[in-house]
Amino acid sequence: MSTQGTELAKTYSPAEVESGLYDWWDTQGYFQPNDSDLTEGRKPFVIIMPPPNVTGVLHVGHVMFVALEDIMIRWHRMQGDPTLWVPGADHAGIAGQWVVEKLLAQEGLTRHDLGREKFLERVWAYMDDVRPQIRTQMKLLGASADWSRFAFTMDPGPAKAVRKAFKHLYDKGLIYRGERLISWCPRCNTAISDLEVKYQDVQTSLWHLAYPVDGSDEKIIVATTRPETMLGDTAVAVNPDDPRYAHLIGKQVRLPIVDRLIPIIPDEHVDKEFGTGAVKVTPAHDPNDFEIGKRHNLPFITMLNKDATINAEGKEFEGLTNIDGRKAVVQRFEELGLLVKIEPYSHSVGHCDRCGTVIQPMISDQWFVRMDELARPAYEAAQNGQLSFVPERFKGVYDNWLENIHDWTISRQLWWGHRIPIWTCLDCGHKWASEDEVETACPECNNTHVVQDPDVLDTWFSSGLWPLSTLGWPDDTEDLRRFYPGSVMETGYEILFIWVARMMFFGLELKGEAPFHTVYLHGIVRDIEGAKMSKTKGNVIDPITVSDEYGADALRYTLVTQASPGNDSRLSLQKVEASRNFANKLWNATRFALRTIGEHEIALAAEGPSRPTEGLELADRWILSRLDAVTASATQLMERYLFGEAGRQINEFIWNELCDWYIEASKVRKNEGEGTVVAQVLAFTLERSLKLLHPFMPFITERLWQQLPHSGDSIMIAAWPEAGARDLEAEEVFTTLMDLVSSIRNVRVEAGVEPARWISAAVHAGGLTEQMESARRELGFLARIANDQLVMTADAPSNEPNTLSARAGDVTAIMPLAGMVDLSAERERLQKELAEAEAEKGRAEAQLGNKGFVDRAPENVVQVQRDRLARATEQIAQITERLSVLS
RNA sequence: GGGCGUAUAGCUCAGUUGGUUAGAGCGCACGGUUCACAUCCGUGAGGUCACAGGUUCAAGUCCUGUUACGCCCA
Repeated sequence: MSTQGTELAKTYSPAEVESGLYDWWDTQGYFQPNDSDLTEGRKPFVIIMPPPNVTGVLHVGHVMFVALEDIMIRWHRMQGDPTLWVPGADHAGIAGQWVVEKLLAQEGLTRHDLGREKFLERVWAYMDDVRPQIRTQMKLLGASADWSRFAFTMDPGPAKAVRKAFKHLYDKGLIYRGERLISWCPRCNTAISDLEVKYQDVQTSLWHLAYPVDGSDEKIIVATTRPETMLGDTAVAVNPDDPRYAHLIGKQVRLPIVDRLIPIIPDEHVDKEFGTGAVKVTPAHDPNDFEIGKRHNLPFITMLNKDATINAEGKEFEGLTNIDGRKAVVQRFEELGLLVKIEPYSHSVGHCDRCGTVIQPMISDQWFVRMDELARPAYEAAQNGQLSFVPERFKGVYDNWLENIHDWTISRQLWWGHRIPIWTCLDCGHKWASEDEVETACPECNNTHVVQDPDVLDTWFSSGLWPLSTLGWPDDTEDLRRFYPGSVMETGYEILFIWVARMMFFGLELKGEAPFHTVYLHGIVRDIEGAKMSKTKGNVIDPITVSDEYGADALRYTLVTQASPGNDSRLSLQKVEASRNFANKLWNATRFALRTIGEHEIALAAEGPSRPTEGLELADRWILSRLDAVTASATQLMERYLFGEAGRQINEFIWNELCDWYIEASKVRKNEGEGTVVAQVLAFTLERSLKLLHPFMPFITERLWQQLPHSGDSIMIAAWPEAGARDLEAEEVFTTLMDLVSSIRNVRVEAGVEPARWISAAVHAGGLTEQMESARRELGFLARIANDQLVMTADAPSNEPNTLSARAGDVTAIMPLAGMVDLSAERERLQKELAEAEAEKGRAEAQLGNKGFVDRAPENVVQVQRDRLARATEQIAQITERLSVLS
């Protein structure tokens, strides 16, 4: 890496700035935890990266997590903590299998044509092919993760962790197999967990069907959104308190089409208000009906095949899809004169999170994890402060979910994934869980006729083990000893339950310790209209295209500063452009600094340019104090995970203080050949500023830092700045100077003075005269007052008629603008100022006249009001006097 | 049905122990060829902090309720 010397290009080009740095950092070993820091006994800072789906393309959600996690990681690294960020990839069971199945389909093949073994070879080949993309993408974004520890959920280590955890839970009775009503995706052809079902409101109908009561002419009318399921009805339920149906309880109806006699039963969970107050009960295809069926010992009749077609229970409708079956059933009811009415209806229907297909509740034999025992310690950890949330409100969401938790369906009828490590002996029937990948003999009877469960585990089972398995668990590795538990889990709030909670379960159960102490949750990045980005909507902002044009620095900075923790945000190219402009500003400020430094010798200390202490003028003292202020503030904000606010403050400091005022003011001395102090102040301030900004914009800050005088090899491993003591006096005086300059500029614009024209002015600075005098050249330069026509005096303003006035605090500038002065405009402005000052005085008087305020407010707050009152009173006097002269 | 969130300038959003006159970016208006930057500079306009009560010396900020929109869970 070149250090210093070469002139920066005139225009900032993100692509040029960002290329090449990442690999250099990586080969320097900066992404790995520093061993000497570790041996010092410092507490490591560890983040386990949410593993991107191995099949996926980079989207802005990834940029969001990379930006936030990289900020934390880089910041801690700069603070000298041993820092580890473990990257990885997730095998994405359903999606992974589906991608390869689609590829096979292009060859006219299905996975069954290949057979399990060959199919898995194809999947592995595909995964090996796409997996390296993750590093390529993370590299583009500047993610300073330790690639030497990259982990894939299907690697031998994590796979072993899965078997170990499974066996542990199985032997403890926390994993069981059972027939339950589960969520079935007919497209993916597998069971999924409740959390993988997404509910969407669907416009549909409510069909009212009449069921004839057996042995009577009466009919009982039921309302349903899924008429086809009547083929599996085994009861009609009514509320026991419903007088309309009391006489029918205990009777039977003859189910049309299938001609089955089913009872009319009372169940207090039936809502009298819904539909007709009578509901059909299909225990094998509806969660509520399933419960009713259990309570009343009803038969469970499955009337759908796994692909959602109607099975033999559907008699004449066998083989129809459930949609066609619905039409056919409705038509038959109409023919039978039993269709009472159809009303429009909207309700929420479960869809597969992966493929969007409507979920069918089905009774099926699956593996489950018993949750009660695992959830309790996870809940406890949030109560006793072992685990905290950013933002805090998510603790409530987490608690609420754990309080109402259901068992977790973990088996999937797929081939791609971790095969369930349950073995069965075909001879003696013994069934056991194994940590070994392959079992050859039954531990009970030694027979070799043993078979493994054909199903695989939910991908989230292995993801839940991620904080453990990435560090080598179940082996007692050095990484596990040094880096477990980790520090922060940063991820999107939408996977709080499906992932974060499960990591808590496993960490506490298997290691006895929560895997992290803080959960930081970010929101969803939406388009500027607030819609979720999706390929079908065509509103996707592609991070690669955006980075190419505006830079990854700008994209990262935009995402972090435009969003607050836990809230969704809206992204637009306009916002990224604004961040790019900020980078450009920084680029040019550095160009200016380099030019100013020129041949000046910059004093260097171990941590960079030394802090200048000799020969400081007002502007120098001011910018150094402001740097101290922003350093302290940014550090505090970052400690509290308020990265967005920290980033904004750093930006504001660099742009609105360093560039707009200090650099402008410094031109006076630079142009007069007195640049030594200025050069040191600029070198020091800018170098520190780059460090503050580095976690947010890693590329440009590294590139510019290398050009500036610095100590050390990379800004990545430079020390995070420490704030010195503020110089409040300098801040106050320079603030007055800036206000005065703004006020003069305003007056000039209003009076129509040509911007380039040098004017004369008398500055009546009262008690600040000496200090203002020390900055007279800067004041003159910034306000465009000719130096030889700038009079600085402690006297009260002389109120000559043909002049304009500008005011800041106790300082007044009087500008004789012969021939240009529009007195009526000046009077008007003074009247406005007077009104403002009087309002100000009124407010202060009102406060101080309030006995409650004076007695009860803290003394310093009261003093502020007294000062306001005094200042306003003085201003009123001055303005009034001036007005009297002008009139 | 239960829970959570959001509501601040034309737009997108900051504003976290309650304390001067509520801020930014973009957009808008006017002006600018000052050798770091037009990816820029200067100046300005623009707000009933959703609504109604309450607590407090003091409320955008705390409490209660209402409305609108969004999300999660059932």
